[in-house]
Amino acid sequence: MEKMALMFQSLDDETRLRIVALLLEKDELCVCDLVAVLQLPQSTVSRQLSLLKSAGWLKDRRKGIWIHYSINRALTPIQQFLIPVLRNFLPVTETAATDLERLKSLHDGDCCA
Amino acid sequence: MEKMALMFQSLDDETRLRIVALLLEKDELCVCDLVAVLQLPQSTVSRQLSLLKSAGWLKDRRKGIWIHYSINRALTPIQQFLIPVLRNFLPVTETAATDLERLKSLHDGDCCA
DNA sequence: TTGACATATCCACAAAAACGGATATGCTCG
DNA sequence: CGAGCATATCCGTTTTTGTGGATATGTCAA
Repeated sequence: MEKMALMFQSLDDETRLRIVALLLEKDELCVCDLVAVLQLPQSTVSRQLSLLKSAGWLKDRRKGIWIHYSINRALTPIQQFLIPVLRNFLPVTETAATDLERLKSLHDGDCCA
Repeated sequence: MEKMALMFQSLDDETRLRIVALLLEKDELCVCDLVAVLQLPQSTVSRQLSLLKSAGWLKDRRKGIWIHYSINRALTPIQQFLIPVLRNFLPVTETAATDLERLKSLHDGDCCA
């Protein structure tokens, strides 16, 4: 039950949901792209990323200078149940639309290959 | 998106999850029963109940001296998606089992009819 | 109306989480 | 090695959330 509470807690933050929403669409993003899209300080983004990672939602992959984050493919059963919820309700929001817009206009003039 | 964050937030607390777990099994419970089962101060239980109610998860019904809480039948779409998750994963926990046990042994010698 | 009871709300305090600038780490290239 | 860049971590501060005793509200029964 505590586990369950922690699971929900990992999703109760606007910034974290914005990150998850982006990664459900874009599949893999480096931190610098996320900082650009979210328009938040790098330390803030980085902290939420590592929180999502340690909650099991994300994994990272170093590629030279950059670290790419993506949705972890080995989710727990609870998380697998939650993914459809996120897929259904996150992209609808205005924030998600704006973020995706920014991501698109970013990706000619990309920071990392 | 903010809405979504608030939805998850309403479920990120152990006490609240215990309440929801009980109401998924028992259908309707008065505050005094919940206090007895959860073994927490009345003010604590009452506060979390009103939080869950204002999040739309619960509704209450006065019956004389007592107020009975139950799962709201008019849940939002997001909540309807989440209910199966809760049904699947809450009852499995040890806490839930113990709570249900306590509820059972309570219900001969019940406080409210 | 008064008293007894169930529940809600208040309030002062404690615990937890987020924030973001500063700094550390780690990689790459020259 | 050393410079420069991307990212992570640290840390002091602020914000948010929870807590539970005390008190207020509301209902019933006498």
